[in-house]
Amino acid sequence: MKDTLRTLVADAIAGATTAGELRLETVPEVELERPRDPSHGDWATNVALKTAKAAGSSPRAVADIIAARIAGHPDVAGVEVAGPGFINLRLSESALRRQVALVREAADDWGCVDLGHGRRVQVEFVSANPVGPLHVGHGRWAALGDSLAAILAHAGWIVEREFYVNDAGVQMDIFAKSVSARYSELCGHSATFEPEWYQGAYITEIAREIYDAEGTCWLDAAPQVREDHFREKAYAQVLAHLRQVLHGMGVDFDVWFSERTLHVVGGDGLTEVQRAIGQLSAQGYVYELDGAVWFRSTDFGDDKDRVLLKADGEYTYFAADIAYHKDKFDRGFDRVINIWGADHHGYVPRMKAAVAALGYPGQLDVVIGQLVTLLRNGEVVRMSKRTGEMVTFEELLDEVGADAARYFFLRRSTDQPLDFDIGLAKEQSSDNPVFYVQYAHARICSILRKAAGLAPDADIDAASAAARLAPAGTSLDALVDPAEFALVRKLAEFPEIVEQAADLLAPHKLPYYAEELAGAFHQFYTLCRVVTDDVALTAARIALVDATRLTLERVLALVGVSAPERM
RNA sequence: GCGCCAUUAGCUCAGCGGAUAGAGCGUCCGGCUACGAACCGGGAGGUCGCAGGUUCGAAUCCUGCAUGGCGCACCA
Repeated sequence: MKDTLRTLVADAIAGATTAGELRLETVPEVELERPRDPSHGDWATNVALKTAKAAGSSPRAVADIIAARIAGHPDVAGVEVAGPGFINLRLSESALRRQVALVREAADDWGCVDLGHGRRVQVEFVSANPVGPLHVGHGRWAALGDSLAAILAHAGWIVEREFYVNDAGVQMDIFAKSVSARYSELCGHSATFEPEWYQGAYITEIAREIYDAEGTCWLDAAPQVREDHFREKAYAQVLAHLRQVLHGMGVDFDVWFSERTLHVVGGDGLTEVQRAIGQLSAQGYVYELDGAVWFRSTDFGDDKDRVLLKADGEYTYFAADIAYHKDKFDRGFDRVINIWGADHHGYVPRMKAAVAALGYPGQLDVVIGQLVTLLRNGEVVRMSKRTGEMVTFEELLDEVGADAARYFFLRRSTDQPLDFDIGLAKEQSSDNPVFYVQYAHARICSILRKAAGLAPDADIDAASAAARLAPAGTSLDALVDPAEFALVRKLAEFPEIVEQAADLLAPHKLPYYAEELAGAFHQFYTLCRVVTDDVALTAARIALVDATRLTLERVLALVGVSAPERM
């Protein structure tokens, strides 16, 4: 609809230019926007303001000329020049009614836009160290990444979700030592426990699982053998647990990428890390200084150069991360999106520098999510794996439920810090906005049950019931009420919302839209009865209600929240 | 010291170059003898942190300042 109008305005300008009414060298880009004030119509354009100077005329005069050529089009009920020279367009009732049919025709594809043109994008998120439970912040990244992936898929991208498993590095060894020490204690032996080791109760739980399954047989094993065993056992348990918790909130990854594989020697005698550094080196971005090997990231806008290979012969985490990103692009992604917490934002310039040096400038986006502060009854809860004084994401999920948790996380813009008060989230669960939206969906299902003559508690296949009650081609001429058209207008916004959310990598647009849509529906519901003796009106309203149901279902799917038939 | 993010109604936040700045919560008033009141309608409530600048037009862009959060490793 927006494109139709854009063309309409552009044609009007072209026509006026040809007829000599306007003197313009080129036809400008027509920007259409939705006026804040609905009394200004459905759409407004500022082309006249933009082109008045070039046309050597006043904005209002230009606007008058363009407006005169638009008036009379069947999709346009009104066109007026307002303010300093805006052209306001009002859609005709027939154009609005047609929108209802378009929604139902599109069904699950409703709201799809084509920003991606079938290109491949990878979204990497959560990527928590596999040495303990997820904390609440991870929940935010999980909700964010999964929704962003869904949005991009709806916007024409081919999407993969990936979890980068940091299973190499010293934190794994500390993890192993921690579990091993707790194991000794379970066997009745005393064990030294260094303060920097992981002290959470979950460490003991992992040790207990090993103890229960394998007994005391590891007490006398050689230290290195024993540590290796505990590391791998504990790692496998944590990873399985991460998978399970994330799956429990509806987040499933296509790829779990192990950092270790980057350090495996290949057929050419080199690891992926070495090959990546080799490539940078061949391009002249690598040098030696003070016994270390450096990447000249300052060539790509970083503040300072960064070490790849330390003087002690170990590769830095950054070196592995470069290899990892090279691997991503080697897998053929046109674009890579990483979701990181704000505590890692200082890492962005060097990573972008590396990706640019590898030959993929501008193809990496990093979404920085501001941190989550966990509160309990107004008191800040410190979160630390080391001290173990934490509320895990799993506990939060159990307390507030996956729907509320995801919605709560997503509703705030990513660059806004989030205070998550556990007590509040639980107390408010009944007037959490997620219920307002879900309630609209449940109400629609209830209407369809009523219209289909089913009992209030009967199960219903809403889509097929609606298709039976108001088949495609049902006349919508009975729709005349302002509340009906207000709802239609809100429905029509959906593709624009998807486009914005995908373009700005801003999933929070969706919950806000969902609430507006639910609001428009609740108003309609209050003013217009759907199931009446008037057969034509009932059918038309069923069609409208069904289009609303479809749209709510789509939005909620993109948010990752269920659309219940009853609640 | 340098950098990133924020600062909008009593509270929590949308809006990010357009026309009289919005929503939810809270508060005050009102609405169920028909499809779910987990709903709807109305009122009160704001120098968009401060000061300059850019332009037809600024909460939105630029500069400086203030306040708060997060960073600034040959850690991962």
